[in-house]
Amino acid sequence: MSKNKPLKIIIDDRETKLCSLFDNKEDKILEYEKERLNVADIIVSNEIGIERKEGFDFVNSLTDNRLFDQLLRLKDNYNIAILILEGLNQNVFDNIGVSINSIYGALSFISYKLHISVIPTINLEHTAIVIERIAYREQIKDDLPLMRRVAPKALSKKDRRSFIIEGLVDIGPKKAKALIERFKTPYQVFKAIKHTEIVYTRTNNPKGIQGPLEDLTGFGWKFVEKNQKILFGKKKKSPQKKIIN
Amino acid sequence: MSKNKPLKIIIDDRETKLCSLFDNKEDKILEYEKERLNVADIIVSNEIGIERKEGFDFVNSLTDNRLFDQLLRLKDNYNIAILILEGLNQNVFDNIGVSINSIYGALSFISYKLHISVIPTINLEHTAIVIERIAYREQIKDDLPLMRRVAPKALSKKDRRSFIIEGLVDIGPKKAKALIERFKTPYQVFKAIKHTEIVYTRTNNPKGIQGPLEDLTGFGWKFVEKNQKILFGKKKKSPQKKIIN
DNA sequence: CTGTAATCTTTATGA
DNA sequence: TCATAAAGATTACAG
Repeated sequence: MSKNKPLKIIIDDRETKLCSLFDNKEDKILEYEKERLNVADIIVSNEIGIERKEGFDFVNSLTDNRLFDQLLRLKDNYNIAILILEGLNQNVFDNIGVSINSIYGALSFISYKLHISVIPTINLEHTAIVIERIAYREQIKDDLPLMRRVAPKALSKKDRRSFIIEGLVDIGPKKAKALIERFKTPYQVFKAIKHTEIVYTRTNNPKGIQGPLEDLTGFGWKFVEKNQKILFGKKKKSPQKKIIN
Repeated sequence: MSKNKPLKIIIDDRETKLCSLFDNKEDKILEYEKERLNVADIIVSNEIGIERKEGFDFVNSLTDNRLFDQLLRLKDNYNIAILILEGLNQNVFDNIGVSINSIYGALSFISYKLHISVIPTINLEHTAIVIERIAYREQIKDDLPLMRRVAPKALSKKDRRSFIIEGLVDIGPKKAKALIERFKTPYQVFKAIKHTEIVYTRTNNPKGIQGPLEDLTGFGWKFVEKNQKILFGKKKKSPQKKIIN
């Protein structure tokens, strides 16, 4: 069907099993180049980056945050990000410290929310076939050249702003979003925290807050105290400072 | 865990095995409605249509054009089309009249060209879990905008300050540390960035920086420009502002 | 990612 | 008004 022009791909040099499999293949319809890759395991074109994960490794990489780090970077660097999930069988689910819900939750999220193309295979040989089919489609059928590509930065400005704010203590995505929506920029957020004061009862017990943050819900005196200490190095409190009745 | 509001989905009435599985489940966190569906097997929302295919059926439907017909119609009718591929194991590849290449070629095509989200499972129970997870995310957890970074276990105050600073663009641990050492608190760092100005050549090209950051190494006009935009929402530059020769 | 524990804010209640 | 308790929401952490 095809020309005898060989398909060319780049494989990360740590993928030794995959490399030796290609070495031992009879048909030399695919040539690979070993290289230390930072963001993908296999590169098929400048548009397509492939991550290969064995089932067991997929599950384990959920625990540390390796999995999403890798996949998000893959997505940032290639228009088409593909995850080849190899050997997802019963063994993968046995004797592991991760719930089935977590595994399939992650898999669903990756596939239909992150828009990373998941392709399951049952073993390494089949993985090689998938890679070959993709290379064939891209390089012969669609005639795209193989080139390295430079990393475009990926986080949107709004996301990055929330990202900075999440460095604060006792803050997660929810509160971070609320703060940016209200104050627009991180600097304004910090200024708002700076200018918020803790109000005390007559007996010097913390009661609430007063200032820019007071009309937002979810931010109390504990939050203000902790973060003022981190952000500005503020001392505990000036005794008998603000008294309300 | 979550709300006790039950998740609601619609299942095609011909999916008898799936229905009875849900009937027999202990937890009633998911309610389904039987209905004769034309284009999908399971509907989770107006946006999401799911097609469920057992491995053997998947392979067989390659020969006639049933599979692609179904999937294309699924894609036409739902913004998000999901294919749950159930039980793709070795048995599927034995004694069938379709080459492995064809199977994986089709699977790759569906996944990364057709942009249909493929989610593999190993059996019907796991398929049910996937459906449940998707319904859960769509109907309850729908409002999570961005992924969050995880802060290391226990952070000293100084480390936490560096961690906040690392949210800036073009900055890593080393520069973050340098900034904190010099300016002590994140707020002082942000103020320093705010008060640093970019100096331009006669021809209005950025040349360097002037202000609190100028005597630190590793911080140039690119850094200042990018982060002023992120932190304060500053505009590009006022033309003909500062000229040096 | 999920599920559970810990923490914080806010509302309710009684002194 | 203040203090405490209960309820609701969010974050932290482990798996």
